[in-house]
Amino acid sequence: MEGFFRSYLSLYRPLITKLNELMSTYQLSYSLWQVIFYIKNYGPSTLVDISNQYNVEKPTITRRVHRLEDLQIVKQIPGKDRREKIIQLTDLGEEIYQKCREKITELEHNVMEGIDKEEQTITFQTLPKIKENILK
Amino acid sequence: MEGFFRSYLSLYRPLITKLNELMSTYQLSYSLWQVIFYIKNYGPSTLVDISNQYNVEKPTITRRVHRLEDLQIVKQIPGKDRREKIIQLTDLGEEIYQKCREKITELEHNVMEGIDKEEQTITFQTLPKIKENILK
DNA sequence: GACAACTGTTACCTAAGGTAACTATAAGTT
DNA sequence: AACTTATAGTTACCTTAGGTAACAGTTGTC
Repeated sequence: MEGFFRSYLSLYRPLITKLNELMSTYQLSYSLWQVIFYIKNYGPSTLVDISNQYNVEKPTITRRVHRLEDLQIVKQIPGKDRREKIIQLTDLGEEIYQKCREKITELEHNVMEGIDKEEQTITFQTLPKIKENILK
Repeated sequence: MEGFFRSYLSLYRPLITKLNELMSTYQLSYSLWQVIFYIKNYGPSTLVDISNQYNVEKPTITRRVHRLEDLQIVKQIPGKDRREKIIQLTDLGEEIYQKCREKITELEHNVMEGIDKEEQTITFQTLPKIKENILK
């Protein structure tokens, strides 16, 4: 499938720009959103959990979490293991999650305008398969 | 299509990392490849042509072109309009284009392993439609 | 000829992430 | 118990990639 990477990558910048604009209301970016999303959907987590999920190094997540603490969106509580810090959403974090979730879902809906439901589903399912092929 | 952005974006880092590794042999990255690809496929071009194509600002392309000049992959010739500089591939640039093209095409083939031809095509065609929806 | 528009550059800034080295704690080994 | 290895998180420093504003030089228009 020659040209596939071009097709894939030319969407990236417009999309990430749009998402970052969308979340700038809350001083968030998509990279910060990933952390919020993770602890909302997988429960309070450690920094290592999160860095494994997104294939990024620990210092990257340390930084993201610190920014989210400054914004009072997450807080850290000690785990049983005294090395660990469990990261969880604050009440404000929960609120912001809901608001961003709505905005993102709305955009997810809008960008699919005029595209066959079947094609949407296939694209949605095919991308993770490609990811698996790259990572293995 | 809730969750689509997650599906899309989680492929990005593995892919771009792989591509950059692939091209590191020639001290290239995907962002530099985009310039090479453009002038190979659209002919010798100005900086403005290229920046329009990829939705990035002019200084970004100035930088990319300067790096490519250092690598002796492109050269600039004056256009009729004395403001313009026409950027074109050198002989070395042509060679490197061919080699990278082969490597990229091979990877494009490999990442599709086990994925239905029909699904590949639909994904390939759907992504640009989404891009159009975002940009309009 | 004056003013606007366009091409490309420079200087400065931000976002995002990586690597290496480190501290503190926990787990495994002898 | 003592020693060694592994793990969680942090810090300092570096790289990549891109944006904005301001500018010089050139061209087009009124």
